[in-house]
Amino acid sequence: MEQLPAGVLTPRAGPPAFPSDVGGMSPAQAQFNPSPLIAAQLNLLNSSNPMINMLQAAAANDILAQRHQLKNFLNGIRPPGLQLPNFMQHLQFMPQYSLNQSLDRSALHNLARSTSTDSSNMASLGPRDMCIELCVVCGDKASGRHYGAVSCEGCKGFFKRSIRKQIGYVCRGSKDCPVTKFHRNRCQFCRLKKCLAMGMKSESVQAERKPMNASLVRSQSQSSLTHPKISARCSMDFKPCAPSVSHFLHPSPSTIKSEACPEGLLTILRKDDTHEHDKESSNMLDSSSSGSPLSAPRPSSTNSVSGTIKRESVGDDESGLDMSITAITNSESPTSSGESSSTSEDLSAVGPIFSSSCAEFVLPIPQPMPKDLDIQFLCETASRLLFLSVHWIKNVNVLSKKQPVLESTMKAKWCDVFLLGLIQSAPGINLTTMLNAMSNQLSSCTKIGLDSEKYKEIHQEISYIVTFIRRVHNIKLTDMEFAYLKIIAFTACDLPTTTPPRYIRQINKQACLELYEHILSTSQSLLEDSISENDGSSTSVNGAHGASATAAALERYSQILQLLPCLRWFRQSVLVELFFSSLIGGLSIEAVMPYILNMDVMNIFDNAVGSDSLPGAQSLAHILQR
Amino acid sequence: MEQLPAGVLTPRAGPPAFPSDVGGMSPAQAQFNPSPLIAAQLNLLNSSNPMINMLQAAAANDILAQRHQLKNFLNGIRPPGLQLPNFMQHLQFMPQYSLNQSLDRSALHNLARSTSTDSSNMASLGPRDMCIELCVVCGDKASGRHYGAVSCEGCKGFFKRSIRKQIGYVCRGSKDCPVTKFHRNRCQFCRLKKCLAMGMKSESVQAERKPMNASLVRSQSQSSLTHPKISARCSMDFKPCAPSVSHFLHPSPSTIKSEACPEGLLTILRKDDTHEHDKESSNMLDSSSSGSPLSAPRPSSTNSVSGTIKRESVGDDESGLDMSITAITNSESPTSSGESSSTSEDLSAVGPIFSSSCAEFVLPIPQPMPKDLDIQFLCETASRLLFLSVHWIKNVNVLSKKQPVLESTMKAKWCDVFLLGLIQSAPGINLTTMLNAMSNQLSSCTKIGLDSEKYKEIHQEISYIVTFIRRVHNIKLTDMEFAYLKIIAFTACDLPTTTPPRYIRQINKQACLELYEHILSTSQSLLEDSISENDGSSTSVNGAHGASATAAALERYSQILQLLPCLRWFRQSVLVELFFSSLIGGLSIEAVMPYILNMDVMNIFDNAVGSDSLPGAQSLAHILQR
DNA sequence: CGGGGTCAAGGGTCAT
DNA sequence: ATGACCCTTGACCCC
Ligand SMILES: [Zn+2]
Ligand SMILES: [Zn+2]
Ligand SMILES: [Zn+2]
Ligand SMILES: [Zn+2]
Repeated sequence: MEQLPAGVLTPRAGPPAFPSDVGGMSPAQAQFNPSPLIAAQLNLLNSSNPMINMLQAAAANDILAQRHQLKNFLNGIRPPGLQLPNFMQHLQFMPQYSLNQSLDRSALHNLARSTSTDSSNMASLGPRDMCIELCVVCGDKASGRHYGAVSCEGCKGFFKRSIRKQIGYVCRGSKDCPVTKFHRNRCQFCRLKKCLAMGMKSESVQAERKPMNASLVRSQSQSSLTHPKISARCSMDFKPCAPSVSHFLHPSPSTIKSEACPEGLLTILRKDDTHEHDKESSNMLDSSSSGSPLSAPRPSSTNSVSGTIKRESVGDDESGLDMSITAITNSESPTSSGESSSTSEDLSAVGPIFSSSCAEFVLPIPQPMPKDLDIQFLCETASRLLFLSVHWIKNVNVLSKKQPVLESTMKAKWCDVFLLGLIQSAPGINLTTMLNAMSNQLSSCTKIGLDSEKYKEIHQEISYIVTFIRRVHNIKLTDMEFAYLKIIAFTACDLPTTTPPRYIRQINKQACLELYEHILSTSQSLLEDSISENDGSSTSVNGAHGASATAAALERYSQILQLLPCLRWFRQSVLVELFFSSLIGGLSIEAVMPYILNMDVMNIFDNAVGSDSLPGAQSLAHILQR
Repeated sequence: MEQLPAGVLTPRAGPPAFPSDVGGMSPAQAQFNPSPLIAAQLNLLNSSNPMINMLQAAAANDILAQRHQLKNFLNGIRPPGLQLPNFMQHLQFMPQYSLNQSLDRSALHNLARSTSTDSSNMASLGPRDMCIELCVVCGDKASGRHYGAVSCEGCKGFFKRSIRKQIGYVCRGSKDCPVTKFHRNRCQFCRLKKCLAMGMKSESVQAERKPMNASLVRSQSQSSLTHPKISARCSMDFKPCAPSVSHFLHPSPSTIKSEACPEGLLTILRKDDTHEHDKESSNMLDSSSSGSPLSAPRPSSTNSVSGTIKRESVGDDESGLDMSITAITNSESPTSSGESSSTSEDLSAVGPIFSSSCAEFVLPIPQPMPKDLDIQFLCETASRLLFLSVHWIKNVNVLSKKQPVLESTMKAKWCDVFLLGLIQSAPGINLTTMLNAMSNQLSSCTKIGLDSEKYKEIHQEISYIVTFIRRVHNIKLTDMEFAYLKIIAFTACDLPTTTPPRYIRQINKQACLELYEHILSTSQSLLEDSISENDGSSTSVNGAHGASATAAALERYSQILQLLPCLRWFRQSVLVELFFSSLIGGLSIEAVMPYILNMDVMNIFDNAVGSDSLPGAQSLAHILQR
């Protein structure tokens, strides 16, 4: 769809309904008949708004004003003061039912207000008067006509998004929520209803200009699904899958022991999640079942559908590591090459580097989560994150059996994996807020005597982290993508000081390939939905489906891969200073890495749950005492 | 709005001839007939207007067609339950222009379809229909011939703006987006491509008339000149300049030449390249750097055609831009090889970012090349490299016209482009040897009293460079890959301090895609060879041929992209200390970047060739003196 | 007819 | 998701 031809609503064409409208509204005015010539010209030339005024002026026998305005019209100049009163805006376009049913108090209010104002000032309005146009939907300052109604930027954007996304909103009230500048965001349903009532036309909303190769489409829909869903998935799946979780975290006899506990560990999370999940699902049900007049032609959005499917599929293959690999191998698109070496058993030779179940990365957040800045909490969380990250890597099947390589690589690369885990977990712990607060506090500490240089370094590091969080967040990585990115970062050859061995580089290549294929397979399924969607034209680009899918996948892949350089912003020493100084004291992470690798992380976490103890620091302290 | 159909609904809908109902607001005025003059002035009578056709159908008693149309209106526009308000009765007198203008495109489309489908209508509608010319670009209603092609107002305006602004568009698809009335706004690149393909002539686009606009002013100020003459010349010369539209659509050598000075640059390169270029296509990188660059300068040959012009332009004023453009347009001299083919082929074959000839990057190495460590030589070479790199980027067509963006990005990213150029040129200047020697010397200097900290930094930086050189050369990048890598690095969002604008990010995506495609197309031809490749390990890709080619390409692509993090090893400040302290003294590269961007690099190089002077340092010193 | 320009109302962006 | 902000389109108007 493209821009409508100059229509009734465009300034250049008079509103056809105008005469009758006016007549209907005010008998007194209806009596007045402009001279045919003027009327014709007006209809043709002017904008609808001034015309009303002009006629009003004419009604008042203000010949002078008529001339003046006509001249302005012919010159194409519109005096600022000559604006259509708000009520006229919708009156002339609104069908009857709108008048009867949809005019709420505020609209009436506007009507009353603007009527009095305009009629009284009309004659003398010549100079630029206040009378800024107001949004007929919410009463905010209007920025012009949009989609057929004088409206503000907010309502314009809201209407556009609503129509584009074809999403059905739901009202929690009685569908009569006030829509004002201050309340407009409280109920989307009622806002959209009012938009339509006030004459906004969905036909005027065009299709997207930048089709975006579906990658954006994908990432958007995906992420909106993924974020809430991840947590939901965790909580839902946890019970049946408890073994597998502990398994992937630490495949050892102690698994059984922790089987009961991880649940406890994650109970914390589950509470929030179940909560969220319930809300979410009810929301979705409502929207899809509502069938309100507002719900667009396609009430059940593709989102909800694919979302459900996704959840199910993920939930199913949680029965265990091996099982899930098999499942994945079966369900996923054939992964190429993967000639991963020797040990047939744990490498699941055919399979990808890891299954989607392994992609999960859930940090047991220390409880209670503080409202304010709490450095203790931050360090504890970071420590847990480090342990979790190390073990997550350790349990990637292609790496788990290569102890020596694993250890040396880990010593060099723990930082990258930790950082990515930190970014991934950032939303759950309000990391940005916390870091900003910390930065502020540091800033005050520096006056007390903290080494200024060190302060600056840390401050910078914090701001880098925040920036990195924002950048990654913009891309909206899924858990799978995070997982692959971690592997790729871990195996990348991007440090000046160490060159990874061939085996690691091999895994890097493999991970790259798999990431790309994962993206491709994910995007393809979503592509079909998003195509044909908008854009009713049948001439659609049918030839390039595959090509565009490939291009979209490659684009996203490239985008993700280009996050890697950001990891090089950070310096290990400063990160240690920031997060781990209390954990390891004067030692280096490299030095304690072997111990961390040997830790039974899940067990430690388990034991700490519900207590005030700090498993991270404590356990390490314990280790170091040995 | 919704009430409009009423006019059509009733059989009374006016006859096609200009109706009396213009005055028909009141029966009393129905007698008024607007003068034909007015009607004409108001452009009422537009035979191409579909609404007229509809009315004509009505006049022809084509009840069927009317019904179809009505149905479409009702379905599309009016809410289901809506009744016609009482006042609708007035609408039947609505002037036809209102009616037709209220039609939206889809209605028109339906209209056209339904009428044409009706076989019985062919007779009545055919003749008039055929009179309507359609836009050869998008198929919309044409408004006449514009810039050499029958086209609509939209394509006319679009083409004009595109030529005027000389903005490089980027296609997110496969450069084959459909350009129709409904899709035309989805891809500017393909729309402009089609405009050109359908014969629109950029020469026909005149210069801006009204205000001496910012863009022109900008390009002038760029030239650091105040001659009043310029403006006249600019506008005059704009025409000849325009032809190089291909410019932003795709990389033609003329594009490069159209820039102020660089064509000289390429002239030099080209001379050598003519033979090497062929080789390059067969994948040889080293050859170019081995012997020829030394003899590269070729001052004599340079002077031949464009050299003279260029010099003139520089000495005189910056309008040399125009001169050189003219010259280029006329002269097909040395470029020949790349240029000729570019005309049509490259458009589809090669990516739009640049052609292979543009990828070339040959540093004029200061002569004589010292055998031993010569810091003077190193700094001079680095300076030249910096200038060359900046200008190389500047002349990438999609960037060349985005001056403000270019400058700000360059300030942030010069380092990356410089480093990649350094790596690329390393073999030609024995960089590794030289750097090692330098490191050693520094090591001894430190005993004499050089700041130990600074020494360590520089020493580290040097070792990083050496490492980076080794890593890159292990991958054996071709010139083309280097070129793409530079663009990608330049446009990457990988600095914590600056976020590139969207246009730059867009180019980044495009460059990634093109790099991949380039690799893919190259590797496919070399598939047999590529399997044995580097690693020796049997990474054998044992899928179908296409799949394995894809996988191989993706692998190499990933490998190349993962070089980017290495750029983050380096700190600008240290690099400046190492290479440019003598060049800019206490200034920052950021500060002098505008000057570098405005420099006539090739001229400087030319003048310096064969002399002992140090063009880099000298010219900059000169600039700084101003 | 075919250059030019204008600007309302589309579009998109990106910090929040 | 929102909305302040800026860019682009194209119908209409000059000459
Ligand atoms: Zn509003
Ligand atoms: Zn509500
Ligand atoms: Zn067109
Ligand atoms: Zn395109």
